[in-house]
Amino acid sequence: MTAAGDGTVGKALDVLDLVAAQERPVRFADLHRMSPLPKATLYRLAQTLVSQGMLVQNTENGTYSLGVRLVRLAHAAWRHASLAPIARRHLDILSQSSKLTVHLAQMEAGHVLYVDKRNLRESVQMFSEAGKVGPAYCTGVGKAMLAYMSVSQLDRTLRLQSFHRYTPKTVVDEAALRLQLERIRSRGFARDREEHEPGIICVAVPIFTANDRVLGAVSVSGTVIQTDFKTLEAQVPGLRQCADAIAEDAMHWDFPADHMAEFEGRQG
Amino acid sequence: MTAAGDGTVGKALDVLDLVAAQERPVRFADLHRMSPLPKATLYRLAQTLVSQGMLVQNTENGTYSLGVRLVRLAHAAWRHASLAPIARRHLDILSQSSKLTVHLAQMEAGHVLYVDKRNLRESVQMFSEAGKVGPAYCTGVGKAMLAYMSVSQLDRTLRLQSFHRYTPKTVVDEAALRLQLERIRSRGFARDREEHEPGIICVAVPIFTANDRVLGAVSVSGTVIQTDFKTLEAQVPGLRQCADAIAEDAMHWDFPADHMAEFEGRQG
DNA sequence: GCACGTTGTTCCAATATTTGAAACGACGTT
DNA sequence: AACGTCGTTTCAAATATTGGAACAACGTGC
Repeated sequence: MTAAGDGTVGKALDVLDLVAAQERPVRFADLHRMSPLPKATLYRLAQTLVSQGMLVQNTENGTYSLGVRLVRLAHAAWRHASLAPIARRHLDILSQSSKLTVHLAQMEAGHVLYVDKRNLRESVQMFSEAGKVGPAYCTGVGKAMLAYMSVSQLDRTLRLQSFHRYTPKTVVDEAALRLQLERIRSRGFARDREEHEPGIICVAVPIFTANDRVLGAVSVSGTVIQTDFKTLEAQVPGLRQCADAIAEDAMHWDFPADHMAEFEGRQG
Repeated sequence: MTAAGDGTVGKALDVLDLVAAQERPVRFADLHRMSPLPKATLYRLAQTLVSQGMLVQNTENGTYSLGVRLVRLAHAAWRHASLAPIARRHLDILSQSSKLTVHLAQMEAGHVLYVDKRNLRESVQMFSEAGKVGPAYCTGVGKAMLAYMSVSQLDRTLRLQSFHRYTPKTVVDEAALRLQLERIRSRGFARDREEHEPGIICVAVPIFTANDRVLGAVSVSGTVIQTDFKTLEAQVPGLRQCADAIAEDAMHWDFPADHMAEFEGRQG
């Protein structure tokens, strides 16, 4: 599941991921049970990470959690490598014109990474929303990105999926998914018919680079009682305009880090 | 400046910090110039980090930026190790009752790390605010935390400061600072008289753990044309109440990671 | 067109570091 | 007192990191 790590740092980062995956602080024994690494190795790695501020260790019970140093790094990462800073303006516009919940997402290690969100009703929830990950195969933004990947990229990404039936409507069959992607391509946008969360539907479009690679995706979503696909799809032109505006800004931006490169580099 | 790193991972994380410190994507040669590491070592480290998704490399010009994997990790870090999730409710209350800008901060490697913010006027700015770092010796939240540290903690933290005169009113003398801290202790709250940003004043109080260690700090701030210290200090009881409420919740919370431990562990 | 400085990348043997089975002391439980 | 669990440390063998130096690939100026 976790990619074979290069060298010591790879293992160290795997440990970080392991801690991150946990919902609560973990004891050493728990880590040991989950990690393939031998006890002593794991122990020294954890110690190093604590000493580096990437993990924090509770002084009384010795449990590990992620360290706040990561928050500082992520602040920079968010500015450097995410579309969020350049997309901000455009998301605001889309949010106000559509009166719907707007999501901005990118692809990260086969998963959908939400980097920004707009919701007119509730006040924005900072990190609690940005940084969240979701499945690629059953979300609007995920499918929008998958649909426009190159064949090799798509294959590699699909290999990373572990299909899980979130709702009765979740598509857990790769062949069926590929069929969906084709329809998305011909249609120009992706739908999520309560495939990830019951009662939540959404419509999403991809964002492209100058050379037609997928950078990310934008979506508008709502609950089935508040809205329907007729309403959502009426927003597709607005979505497209928003995505294009982001793409345009991303071009003239000086930081057009190739967001797929990061993903390509990793060995599945 | 950057702590001597333990082993390979320490060096790798230093590279991350180096990239994070830069405002824009860096070329390899730039990194090489800034890092003490030899060319080949640095090169392999950077490659590893890219392969791990911690850095992204622009495919056309080869420049490095921080990778979005960090954003995902930070999301978890923010939930695990920051006060933000448990403080949210209380910050909202303080923000609405005071009608002022509210900051929540913690100490990280000798610097102030802002983990949340409230501002009634502008909509919240997600990562662009949370994750920001600032100096400890000339901000309200920073001084509030410094004032209530243990002697050894304080010494260690002060050693990490690189005093810089941000404004004409910035105190850049350690002795003077220590005097200020004493006054803060007797007063119970800290002031920032335009010491960090011209025109910005603030009042801050520390947040304590059950055993009287400093967890973080809360502040209310404003511009000198909008507000004055009389107004700000009228909010001190509200601030205190907010801080205590956060501390109370942090106790009953299951994640009371010792946020100073992370800092203590690091060798200056 | 040639020489030059720069940049990113690769080699390779010496070296230092990671490695991991095993042992250890400290608790808490039965 | 015997046992399981937990976190921590030891030590020689194995391996990965190290970094000086050479390398191709540009781009620049002369």
